[in-house]
Amino acid sequence: MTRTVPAPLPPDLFDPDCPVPTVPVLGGKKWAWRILRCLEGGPRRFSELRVPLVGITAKVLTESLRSMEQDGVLERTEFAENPPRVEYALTPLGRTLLGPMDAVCDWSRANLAELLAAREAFELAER
Amino acid sequence: MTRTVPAPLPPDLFDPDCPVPTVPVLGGKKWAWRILRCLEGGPRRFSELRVPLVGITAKVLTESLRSMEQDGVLERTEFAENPPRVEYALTPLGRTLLGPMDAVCDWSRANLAELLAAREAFELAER
DNA sequence: CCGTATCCTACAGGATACTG
DNA sequence: CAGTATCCTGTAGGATACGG
Repeated sequence: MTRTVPAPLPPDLFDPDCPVPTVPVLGGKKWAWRILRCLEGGPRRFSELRVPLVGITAKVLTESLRSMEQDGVLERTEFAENPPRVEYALTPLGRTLLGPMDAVCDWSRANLAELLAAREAFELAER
Repeated sequence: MTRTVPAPLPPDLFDPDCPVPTVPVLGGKKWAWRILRCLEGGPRRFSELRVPLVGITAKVLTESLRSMEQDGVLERTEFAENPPRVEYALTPLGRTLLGPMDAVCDWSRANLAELLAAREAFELAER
């Protein structure tokens, strides 16, 4: 009788048609998660978002917000005032993302030290 | 008395020195999460990984594996055989990543339809 | 205040060929 | 089998200037 080997990995383990890997909100965008976090406590204005998002340019913030709006995780509201006012708020869909996002953030906080230590050890081992 | 407004976002909401955003395993790498998933069931060989990771080149797979090894989430073991054999396996640290990863994947599965619908609605609204 | 319009750069990722 | 070595390209992201 042959020895039991682990099942080989199926070639179709990942659906090539699945658009999830390309969903920007899932990591493709540098700022998306932070923006989500900024909106956690309620709607925020464009200029308000620029404060904690240190270094972001208007162009990139606009692009990020548009992309997330397109994905339905946030909503853009323009008020017909002068000077103009625009508010961004999480949609219910966007709000459901906070849970998984927290899971990842918690992991980072809990394991950052170990990860950095691993990096150092790796560099030492290279010489 | 003034009306209560939401607290302004603090400028230091995100630590500029925090290396988490640059941690490749957290989304910066296109293939990292899939590789993690491939190793979930036990150690795998280089060529074995190439099967489900359709379209990945040897160079990119090597780079991804090295980067993840450096971060301490997987371990590379070289056997002194001929032909050569190399196995990649999750470390305990890497295994702790599976939980948060599942949370995100579950979210994707549960909300993909809604997200795609939002994209379509957005495109329609643009015209 | 809230963007848009250009231009530019860095780097992840890929194509192809070759090697211990 | 498990990679390196080159070369190349696409695009996210940034700098700067201007517009409604």
